[in-house]
Amino acid sequence: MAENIVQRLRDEIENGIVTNQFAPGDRLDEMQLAKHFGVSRTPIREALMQLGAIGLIEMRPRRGAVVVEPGPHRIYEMFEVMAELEGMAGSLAARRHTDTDRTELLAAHGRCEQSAKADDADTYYYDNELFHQAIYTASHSSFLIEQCTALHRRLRPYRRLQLRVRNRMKTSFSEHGGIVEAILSGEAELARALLRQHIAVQGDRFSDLVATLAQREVRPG
Amino acid sequence: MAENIVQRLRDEIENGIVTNQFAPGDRLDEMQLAKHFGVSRTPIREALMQLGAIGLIEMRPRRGAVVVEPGPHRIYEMFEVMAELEGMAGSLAARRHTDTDRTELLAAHGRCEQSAKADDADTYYYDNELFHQAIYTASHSSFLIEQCTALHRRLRPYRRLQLRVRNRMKTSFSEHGGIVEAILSGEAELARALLRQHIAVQGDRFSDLVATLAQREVRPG
DNA sequence: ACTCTTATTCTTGCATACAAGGATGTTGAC
DNA sequence: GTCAACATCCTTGTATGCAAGAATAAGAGT
Repeated sequence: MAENIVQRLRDEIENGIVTNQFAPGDRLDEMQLAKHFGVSRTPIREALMQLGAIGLIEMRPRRGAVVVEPGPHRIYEMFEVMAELEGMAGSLAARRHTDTDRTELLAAHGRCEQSAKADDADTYYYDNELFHQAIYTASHSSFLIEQCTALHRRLRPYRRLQLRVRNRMKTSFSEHGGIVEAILSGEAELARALLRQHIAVQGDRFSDLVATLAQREVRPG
Repeated sequence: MAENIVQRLRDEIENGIVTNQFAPGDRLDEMQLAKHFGVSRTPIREALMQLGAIGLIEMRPRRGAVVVEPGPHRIYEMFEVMAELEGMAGSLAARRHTDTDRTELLAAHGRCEQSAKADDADTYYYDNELFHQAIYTASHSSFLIEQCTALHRRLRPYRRLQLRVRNRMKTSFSEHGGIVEAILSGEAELARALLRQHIAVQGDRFSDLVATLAQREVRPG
């Protein structure tokens, strides 16, 4: 209970950032956070240090910590790398997946189908995360799983935006179908290519994203 | 100058880990480090938190921080991911490199040639790092550069070991030649494949690595 | 003699205190 | 009226202190 307070703080603040509760550019006041969480500044600082090391916040010397504002180009770069890592995970999953992985992947795919049919964007968003997590797991590379999970998490806010674009949800789900087939039939390179394309934010899709981001600039808060 | 002490501490400790001054499994005593660096425990702890977030050390609750011991399989996984990222960097470099990048890459390649010819493993080790850094830079993806640099750094100790294997240095340099050619002639996929293979620790090479690691187990300290 | 239990010590976890460097507001001069 | 300089305040950076849990050592019982 009085255990890893700093761990809890890190997760809470990270979550706040990822859910846009702390928007990019916001300053994270140590005393304010300390008061909010009912702890002293010390564990807050330690949590912030961790977030800074991961790259979620920027710690300007003597001037406090701010949530990083990646900028469209940088977000694009992050999606590029994510695409590559996901492709790798898919490739490995195609070669290494077990029966359990197969069951889990199909289950996750099934859940995506339901939320896609119900046109429930929020549920689909969540199920989609589980789907990708299932692929990571099936890669059986613990390090790759960690890397993918971390980056996936960092890209959360932008993926969420993307789902609002046109009928991205239906497109996304239909792409999932091909990916599942490729993985389960062991076609590593096909799985890689499909996943890479699935993630890659390029061409018109990227334009949409930038447009959406630009809109968000003029937010009330 | 007396600025970010914690930043300096982080770098110093990280360097100590990467250079095996702090060996895997070693416990990092806060008071000991504090005394050694002439500071209090607070900045030490904050530095350790950062290293923990990166994954270089493990912070066991109430039981102190220890340098992580990756284990051969995990090291293999890390090399796998590194290979993929390097391949991606090479591919992007082939498509995006500027004249400056070209000059830098050739210069780094030239330095590697000299140290390889001189059979100077230590210098080659350093020049090799610059060579790969030149490729990252030529990819013109700041995020990818950061990811590659971080992982490259984490794999330092093991790459160093690898260089001692057989005539790895000569082989490494000859592979560099093909990579340079592929990048400068814009053959993205060839560059990717060559770099991936260059990094990948597989088959006999991996056996060599494990053997070398096993030897290191019985170290004097 | 060996093991289990208990007490002591040592280290970590968190809070508080103090110093120092930016941010800000006010006042004065042009 | 505006800009600049100075003083004040506010936040961060670091040290220290105290409490609590884990490692360790000592003692008793089998």
